[in-house]
Amino acid sequence: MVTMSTVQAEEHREREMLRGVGLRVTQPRVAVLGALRRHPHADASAILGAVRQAVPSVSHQAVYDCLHALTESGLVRSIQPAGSPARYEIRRNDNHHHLVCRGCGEVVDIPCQTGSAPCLHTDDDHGYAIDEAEVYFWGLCPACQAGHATRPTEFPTQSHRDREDQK
Amino acid sequence: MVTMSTVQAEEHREREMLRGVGLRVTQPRVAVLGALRRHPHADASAILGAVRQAVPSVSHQAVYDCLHALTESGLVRSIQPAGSPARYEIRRNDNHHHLVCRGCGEVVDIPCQTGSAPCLHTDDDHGYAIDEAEVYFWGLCPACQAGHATRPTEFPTQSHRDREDQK
DNA sequence: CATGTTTTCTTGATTCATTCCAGAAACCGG
DNA sequence: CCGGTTTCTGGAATGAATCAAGAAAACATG
Repeated sequence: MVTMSTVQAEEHREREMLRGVGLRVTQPRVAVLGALRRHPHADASAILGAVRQAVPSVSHQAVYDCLHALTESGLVRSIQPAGSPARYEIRRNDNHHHLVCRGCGEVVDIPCQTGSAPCLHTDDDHGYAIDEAEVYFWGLCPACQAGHATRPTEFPTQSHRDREDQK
Repeated sequence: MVTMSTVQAEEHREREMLRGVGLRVTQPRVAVLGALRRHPHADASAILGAVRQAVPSVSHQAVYDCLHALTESGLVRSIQPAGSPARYEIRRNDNHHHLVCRGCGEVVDIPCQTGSAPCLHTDDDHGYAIDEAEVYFWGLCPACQAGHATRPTEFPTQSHRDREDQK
């Protein structure tokens, strides 16, 4: 039996994932999955950059197409925190949520306390068929608390959530 | 004592709100607040349309400027459900959440079950100073369940709806 | 209620993320 | 290894939002 490098093994798994959901196995798709494995929560342009290390000729459109195909197939999950371009991560079916830094935009995963979707309930669903409760926690990361914000400070939105008048 | 029409009374209250947070009282700002009172969850272009009924000459930039000033002062809250342009509502400090229809993009308010912000907790805050937990419920509204979706379905890329805002 | 300072609004151009389009290339079942 | 599909390339287009410079409006003051 021939030994396999981890890189090879991971790429192999990514091909499997694609086949598993009935998607054709193409260089860009494998590269996009690889980029997402190494850079969770990356946005389209970061992914494009990462993919081009492996395949310098990919077009930005190919990346968008891949991301759409992957998202639709359920392999990838996209999140869009207010004020940020869409970000992507490989879907693990643990229904976790996200914590976003208002200063630098960094995103970290927050496990769902209440188990599986839709993890939150309402008394009045207005007749809707609700299938998901998506949660964004907002705050300041340690670096930004220390005054090292790396962008204009504050997101365009939600900068002034309920203040002292709350409660 | 002179009687006041409801319209006048509401406009008066809006002027008060502006003064209350130290903002200059301008026609566009009063009109934007009025539009938001009548059309909660409207996006910038719907608001522009509504404002122009009262003040036909306002620029779209003025609307953006107003929305920013109002948001920063805390009078207005903005939300950005994935795939939708930013939407706005007059801030009531009840820390409520939103339910968004995947079919037509309609947004309805969902009172917070757990009281006041940040209404949800995490065991591991990763060192962040968390101040808010923003929740989006996703589902299908009654009309869209019945097959009357008014946008492409799938991933929400609703561009310009709310044309009926004219009225 | 006239004035000057400051803020806000108008106009027009610009950026950024994303999508649309038409042909060329790549995938994969047979 | 061939043919039919799907996907990718390259380039243009769209929509939401922002930037910039000067004109207009708000309002504190005299």
